[in-house]
Amino acid sequence: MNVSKVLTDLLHQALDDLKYPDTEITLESPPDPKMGDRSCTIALALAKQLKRAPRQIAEEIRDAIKTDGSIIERIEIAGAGYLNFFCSEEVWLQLLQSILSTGPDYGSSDTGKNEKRLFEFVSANPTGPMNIVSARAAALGDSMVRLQKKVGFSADSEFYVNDSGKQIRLLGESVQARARELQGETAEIPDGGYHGAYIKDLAKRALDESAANCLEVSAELTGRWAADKLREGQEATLEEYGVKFDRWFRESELYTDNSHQKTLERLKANGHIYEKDGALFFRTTEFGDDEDRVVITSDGRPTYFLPDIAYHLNKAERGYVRVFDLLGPDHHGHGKRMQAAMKAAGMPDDFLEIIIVQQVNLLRGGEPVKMSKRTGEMVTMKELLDEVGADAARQIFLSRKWSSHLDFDIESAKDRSEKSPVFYVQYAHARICSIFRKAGDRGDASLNDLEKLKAAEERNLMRSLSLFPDVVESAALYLAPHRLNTYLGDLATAFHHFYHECRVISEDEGLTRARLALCRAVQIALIEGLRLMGMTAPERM
RNA sequence: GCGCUCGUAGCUCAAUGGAUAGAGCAUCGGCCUUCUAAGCCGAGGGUUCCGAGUUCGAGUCUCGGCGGGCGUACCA
Repeated sequence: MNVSKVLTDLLHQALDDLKYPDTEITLESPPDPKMGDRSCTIALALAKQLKRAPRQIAEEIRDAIKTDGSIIERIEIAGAGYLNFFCSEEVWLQLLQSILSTGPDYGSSDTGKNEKRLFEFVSANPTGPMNIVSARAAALGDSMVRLQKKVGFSADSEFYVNDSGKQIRLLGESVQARARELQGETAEIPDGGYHGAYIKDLAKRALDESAANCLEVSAELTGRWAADKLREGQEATLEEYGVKFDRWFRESELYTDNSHQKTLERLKANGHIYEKDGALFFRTTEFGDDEDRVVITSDGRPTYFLPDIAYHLNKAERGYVRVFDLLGPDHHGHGKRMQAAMKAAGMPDDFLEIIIVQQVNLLRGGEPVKMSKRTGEMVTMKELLDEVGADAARQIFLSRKWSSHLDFDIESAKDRSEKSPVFYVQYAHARICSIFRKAGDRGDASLNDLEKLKAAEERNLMRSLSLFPDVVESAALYLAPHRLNTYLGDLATAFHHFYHECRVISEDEGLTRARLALCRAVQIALIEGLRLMGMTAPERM
């Protein structure tokens, strides 16, 4: 059952009866529960079109709504013309029944109509360990995909592996240089090469696994080998974090079937390519870029841009209707150019959406964290997860919208005292589990005595539960997992109030069963909400 | 210089163009013999950076400033 949908349907019917234009209706949760269970601003929106006073319109809509009192107890008109709905007892009972019977599917919908969508995120270069920005992007992208699926999109996740080009050769040269050093020779890391201590580890492995062979093959080959090892490490770290990509798409795949050449031909045919100083330029300025960009260098090599365009067109060929790229703030120029490229290739305007995930400031006890000597990174994603745990990291990353800069304090992420809000939602779940353990045989949550749930805390809890589908829907459609996080905090607060005021296990058998049913419903919403954030729901804490 | 982005309580952050701008932390004061105190209750704390504009209504949209961050490669 979806309370908002029931009310929206009634509103549409009323608008139709009144011969008002059938505008989109969205319901809100009023700022104060005293104002009702849902509110609607449709009268305010219609006032301009109809050239009439909003309160008058609101009154007509109220009178036109058909209800025998089984759903709506009453409708109030407030303020400038808000329609405030107060639900009947009957609705709450139905709601609890439906949550218990649908279980984890509560909040699911078919809004997405199975539209194919692809989310590309992390896509860290396979030339070193991932950092904290990747951790943020991984948490966000993964949760977005989970939410998309929840509301009926056919959504996939993908990691693009830049396993070709100059950087791979440099990686190979760096590893070979360290390998030579290990064998007692003197060697230098090339200009622009990689200096982290992990290069030495790779050199050791290369020598162990292939004897001195790695020094005889080309730097490219060694680079590719090293990139593959690093990529495996990235995959392992991400899996530890609970993020499993549907596909790892290698840039090199594009070269084997000449996709980049075909893409170049396509752009040429559309007249967007010209030659200058021996290089091929893509006229991105026609699409709002500051200057035209090179796609083939004067010595004949494609820049990263061309295969990346080919990659995005490949996404379309695989049937994706909309694709989303999560990029770091240092790549926002790239996102713009890619959108220009998609336009030039004739893709619809809304095909590619760029999401710029803002940077993370890593702190420890309020002080900025210094550079790690070992890896050349601030702190690697793996080190971060090992220290604070996946659940805490995800909770923090999903507590803010992606467009805001984020301070991540390692100490407060680990804090388990009342000072830290990190484990607040999980704690509510653990408490529910504890109640069920205590209840033992009496744990058969029953629907027969639901009408006994009359306390304000109980009503508030049911009202909060009824908002779950609304929040899931908006978090999915607005690509805003942090809304789910905020909501789960509110739901947990409502539960903690209830827990404090209403003793679940008592002498009153009927009331006990009813309250156990309410606990079960909250548990279902908490588990599903945490799952959508990629977090676990521990039974004990 | 140009482009993108952010600016909300002392701090970290919320708030579909809607009602009295909300949480946590910090500060101050209460609650453990009871299903987990990782919890609950209460108090104080605001010119939403500044200035115009659009609107019935602006923290939110537009323009102009100011301040922070990030870009501005024949790197990826």
